[in-house]
Amino acid sequence: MPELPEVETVRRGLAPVMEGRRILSLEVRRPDLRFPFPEGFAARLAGCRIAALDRRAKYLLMRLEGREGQGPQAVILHLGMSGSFRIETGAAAQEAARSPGAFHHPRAKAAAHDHVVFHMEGGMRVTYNDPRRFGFMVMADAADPFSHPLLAGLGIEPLGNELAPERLAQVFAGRSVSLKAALLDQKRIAGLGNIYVCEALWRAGLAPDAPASVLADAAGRPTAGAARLAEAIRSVLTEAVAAGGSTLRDHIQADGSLGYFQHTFAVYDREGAPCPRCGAPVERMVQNGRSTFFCAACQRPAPARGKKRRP
DNA sequence: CGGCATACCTGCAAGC
DNA sequence: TGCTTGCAGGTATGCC
Repeated sequence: MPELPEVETVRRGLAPVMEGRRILSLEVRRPDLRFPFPEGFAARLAGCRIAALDRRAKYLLMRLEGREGQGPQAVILHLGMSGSFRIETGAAAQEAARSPGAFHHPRAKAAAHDHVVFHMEGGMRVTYNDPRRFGFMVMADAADPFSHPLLAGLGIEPLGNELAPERLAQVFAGRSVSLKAALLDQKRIAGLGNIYVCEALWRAGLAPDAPASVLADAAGRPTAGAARLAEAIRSVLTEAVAAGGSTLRDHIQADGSLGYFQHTFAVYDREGAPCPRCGAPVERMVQNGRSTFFCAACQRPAPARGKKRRP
């Protein structure tokens, strides 16, 4: 599930259970996810208090306060394609959970692909589940976690003040790569994935296969399209976060609730359905090996896509 | 460096 | 029904 809105939804779901609380112990049930777990991972986290749970792009950043004789640490987490967290009340919290309105997750049994379990102070269990194991957890320098190689090269944070037409023009000026591929490149703008790139380009009325250079004029100033795109990215992400993200393929949020932004998709996974703006059928094409959904009527300029033209 | 394909891994739906 | 195929929200890597 995880593009920026889904990761932010996860962060908000986990924060009340994890921030300010101590990790009593950590169960790590396999040696690796996408990458091997760091040396002594479980032992290094056990006993630490989680000072903060932050997000950068699609990454979660867990800041830990050290135990006696051990300095502060930070953990970088990524959900990959299929990672999710689930919060459960442990035995110690069962009693409290019976009170009306108390937090309680409907699922309580261990499931397949539960790879990591955080046993939290207060009795909550936070379980990381990831069937495809494209996610990962690595440790970073607590003093400067953003200098970690995974985070150092990330581009514009789209929910921050940085997202402006001028910055888009600056980052994409002169690029021949398609808008679709450019927006998926986390080194330029970070946090968008296949869904929200498709949706943002539709909102902005920009063709996915137009070169990224259309966002800047010859002098490097932002075009009207850049202005529309900046607003489109901001609006689609903000609305998606407010909706609790998008829930696809049975993924659920950490608190057991479902995101509902998927009901708002204009084009993503809607091939053949009418474009909400003009009614033309939504089309699908493959770019860089991934599906792009778009409205050929609304999204211009659209260079020829290799279709044969009659003379 | 830019641009593209491939690899990683499992589950699911569609097609035969 | 059962098998095969293709596709899925991600990033890293290696090749031209």
